[in-house]
Parts: sequence; C-alpha cells; structure tokens
Amino acid sequence: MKSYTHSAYNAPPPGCQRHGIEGVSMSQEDIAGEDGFDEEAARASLSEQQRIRREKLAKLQAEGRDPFAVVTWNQSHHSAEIKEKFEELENKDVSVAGRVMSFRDIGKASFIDLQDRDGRIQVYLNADGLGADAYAEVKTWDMGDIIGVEGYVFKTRRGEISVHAKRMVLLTKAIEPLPEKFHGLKDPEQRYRRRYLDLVMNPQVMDTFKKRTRIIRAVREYLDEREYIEVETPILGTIASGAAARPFVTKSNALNLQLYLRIATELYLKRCIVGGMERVYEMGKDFRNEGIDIRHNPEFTMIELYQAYADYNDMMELCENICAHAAQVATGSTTITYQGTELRFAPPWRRLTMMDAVKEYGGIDFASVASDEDARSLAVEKGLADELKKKLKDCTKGDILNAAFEKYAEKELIQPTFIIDYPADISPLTKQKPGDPSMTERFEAFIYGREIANAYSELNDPIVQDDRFRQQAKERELGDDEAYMLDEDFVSSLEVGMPPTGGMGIGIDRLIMFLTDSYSIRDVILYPTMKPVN
RNA sequence: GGGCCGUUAGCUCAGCUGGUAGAGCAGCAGACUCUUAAUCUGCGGGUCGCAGGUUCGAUCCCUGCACGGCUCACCA
Repeated sequence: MKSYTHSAYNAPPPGCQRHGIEGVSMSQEDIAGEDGFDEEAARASLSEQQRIRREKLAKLQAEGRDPFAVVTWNQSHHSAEIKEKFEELENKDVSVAGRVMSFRDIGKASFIDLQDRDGRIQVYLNADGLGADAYAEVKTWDMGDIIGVEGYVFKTRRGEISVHAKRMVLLTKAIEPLPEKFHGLKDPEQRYRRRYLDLVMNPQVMDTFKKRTRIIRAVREYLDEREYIEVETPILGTIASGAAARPFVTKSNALNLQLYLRIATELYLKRCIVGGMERVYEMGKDFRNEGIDIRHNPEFTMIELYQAYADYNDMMELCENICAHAAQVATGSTTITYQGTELRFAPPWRRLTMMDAVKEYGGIDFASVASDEDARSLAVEKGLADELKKKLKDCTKGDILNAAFEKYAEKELIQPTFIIDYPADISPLTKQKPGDPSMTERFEAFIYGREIANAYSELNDPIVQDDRFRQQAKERELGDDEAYMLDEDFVSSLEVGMPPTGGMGIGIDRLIMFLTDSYSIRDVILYPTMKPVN
C-alpha cells in the first residue's frame, strides 16, 4: 500500500499488490521515495479529528460497508416541504437526505439536525425506532456526514417538526470536520476559496445564490416575452472593443495568434442587428484586466441588449422595468433596502442631463462654457486636473464635464437615476444629439452612487463611426490604453446598413448586489478571482 | 500599485514591559429516552503564515516574503 490516505480510501483485498513491477521486489522506502508519499508522514500531518474519521471509514470499508459505494437514495421530501405541509404529512412516512449539522445525544435517544437544499429538518432517533444495533451504529457517525433517513413525521413536545427515524443509512462519509456550528465559517478568504464550506455553513450565502439564479431567470424571461433573441458571441477575438477597458491577452497555439478575451459584446450584437435579428441580447461574462475591489471582479456578468427601431428613451423605459421586475421577483417588492438605505426601483426613475447634474451638485454651469480653452481654465480653477485621464492640454470640454460629473454628482445619485446626454468625446459608439453634435443620446443609470447601466441610441453612420474610431486611435497614442480599438469589420457591417437602434448594457452582478443586499461583488460571484495560495 | 490592518488548535477567538500558549465549539471516554448554541464529568489536540535578524531566550521586537481584509488610484 502506498499511503495511509490511499489505503483508507480504497483498501485493496489482502494479498493484492497494487504497486511495483512483477518479479521485482521493492522495499517500503523505495515505494515511499518513488512518489514522495510516506505513510507515517501522511498520518502525522493529519489532525486527530481527520485521523479518527479516516479510521472510521477504513473500518466500514474493511467490513464491506463502504459508504462511497452507495449510489442512490430516494429523497421523497425536502425539509421545507415537510414543515410547510405538516398537517398533511403528520404520522406519514417520508424519506429525506442531507448533511448532519448537529448531534444531540440525550441518553438513549438522540436528535440530529439534517440539512438539505432547502434548510434543516430535525431527526429523532432511539433504539425503539431503529433497533439497538442500528442506533449504536448511528452514534458513530460524525457531523458533516451525509445520510438518508426514513421515518414518520411528528412534532416534538417543544413543537419542533421532526422525522422519527425507522431506518438510517450513511450515504457519504465526511473525513474532514465542519467549521464551528454556531459561528460558522467567517474568514473571508476561506469563504471564497472554499465556497462549498461557506454554502454548507452560512444559509444566507445559499439564499443569495438562489436569488442570483432567480434574478437572472427573471431578466431573461422579461426579454424573451418581448421577442428578444438570445445569442452567444465570441469571447476570444483579435480585437477587444466596445468598451473602454484593458483586456486580458491570450494566445491561440493553432493559429499562432495573440487573442484577447472580450471586454464587451457590443460590436457583435450590433452585427446581429445589421443581419436583421431586430431584438437581440446576450448575457454572459466579460473580462477586464483592471483593479479588483469590492465592486470589481476581473470576470463579471453583463447583459447587453439591442432593439432595432428604438432609441435611448426606449432603453430607459426598458431599464427601469427590468430592474423593477427583478427586484419584485427577488424580494417581493420594488422598494428594497441596501446596506441600510431604502432604494425605490419603481418606474419612472429621475432623469437629468449630465450638465444639469453638474450644475445641481457641483454648482458649475457648463452651458456658459464656450470653448475647450474655457473648460480647461475652469478645470484648473476647480481642481479637476487630478480627475482627468489625459494631460490637461489634450482635454476637451466634454472630458472636463465628465470629470466634473464624476467628482461632484456621481456619489450623490442614491435613488435610481438616469444621467442623460453624454459628451460625444467619451461616447464613440453613440449617435449625436440632433442640433448639438458635441453631445450624444446616451445615458447611464446610477443607483447608490454606482453605475449600473449604460445605453445609447446606437451610432449607425459608418463614416462617422470610422472617424470616431480613428479619434480613439489618437487617444491611444496620447496614452489612454483604454481607448476603443478600431474594428474595421464592424464598420463594414454598418456600411451594409444598421437600422436605428437602441442598445443597453446592465451590470448583472451589481444588480444582484443590490437585490441581495450584498456588500461586496465577491458575495454574489460563487468563485471570485483569487490568487493561488502558493 | 500606495497606505492601514490581519494570519495562534478542525472552526470562532483570547494571549499583559519578551520566559516556547488558553477558552468556547468540534473530537475522544462516560452520564442522561423530547433536545435544539442541550446539559454535566473527565481527557487529548499547536511548525503561533513562511524565512531571516536582535536576544541567554521570540507567538510577542525588527526586516523581508506570501496570502487575505479594508481603503486610495483605475474601472462596470
């Protein structure tokens, strides 16, 4: 036998040699040295509790009762259902399964808290119900083990709905002890790295991820009912465009080609509109090679949708309706509480222009700023220079308006609010406003000071689009490595003709954060990006 | 990337001007046939994140590193 661990998992029949070459004898040392395993060392590295559980398992296996050999269990009911339908089920037999979360021995009777998908159900067991041998056997099981229980439903003297066990089967042995039953698993690092333990120990976490699924389904249903077609577009491509962000770089061996992970789905979805799909959406992961914090994970879920013959006003309506619908589905109300603040999702949301927002929250009236020159003087006067991504001399009025918005207004937008009419300089894929080519038909939705959606009347003039891309190329040269990459094929598609179109992106993780009252984006992503331990 | 903080038993956490560690839960042994953070008695369990340094002596002081949390910058 090779190692303690292996022997405990899978004891070979006596006399069966699993390793070593026929006719060649190998000493224990050779075998241990060969693959770096040493039985004594392996045993010594285990905690007392790990060792005891492995020994219990080995004993079962030696007796031919390997719990890992069990294949199925008929689960007639879940915990929540038994509690909900108690009147109907009282004294009826049920069959449940789940993880042992708590053991309470009271002399010759015991209580087990069994946890399944929906919660916990108490199991009452004694020698009268199970037989003396079986009862003694169950007492050797451990917290964390997964078991099946058959018995009848009853209510204890204290009023706890329980299953009175007639038959119990060990379905899976946990050879690792669970975290502490009352405090649970608290260490954030362990919670994210070992999410399975987080899910087992913290019911709130299970609830959040169930809600996540419901929210995503609600958004899809909302769009499917309105005849949107759901599509899938490439994640790998030679151009990462459609947003201002730094991409992840990877490489195709077959093509001997540098590829990027997508940062947005925009340009492919608009090609679908060119192709005549009329209403299209994609919900999926985008990847942005940027900072990681409480609101940003390098891979995150975004929905982008495009609707032909519509504009950004239609997108505003759609945005508030989708969010309100999702809130209703997730929480039962369109008014939610996020980190102690009441947020009202019911439409209509407040709408104000970026310029009005800067006037209201920053006291600066950009309507009276005539030129880029004047704007730059204003930026110096108001100390906005630090907010700018480029050197001041390269900044336009639009850049400075946006900087002022981000500095003064953004954090004030607590209730859901649409900020409309963005500067053309920072919106290269957006149609200009009729009568004011410096501004575009674009909005961003803000909730709790955070951007949650971004939408426009899509630019469909191929010649203007080409110019805008070339302007972005210049921005790149000026040091903005987040400027949009030129996608010539996309421009070609516009030459074929894209109908007037409204488009929108909604940050799904952020929406879910609000609707589950989660402080960090890592609390709504099952496996957030983490550095490896070593 | 910068700043601040953290890393001690399986888990949650204490640990005093530096003298190689404690509690609760969990585990083991025992008592108890309606408990539910059950209770009661007893007993085990530690590479104090890693590597150096100072010191007679380091969980504690210093330096470096790793991982994490918060925060600022960037971003959605």
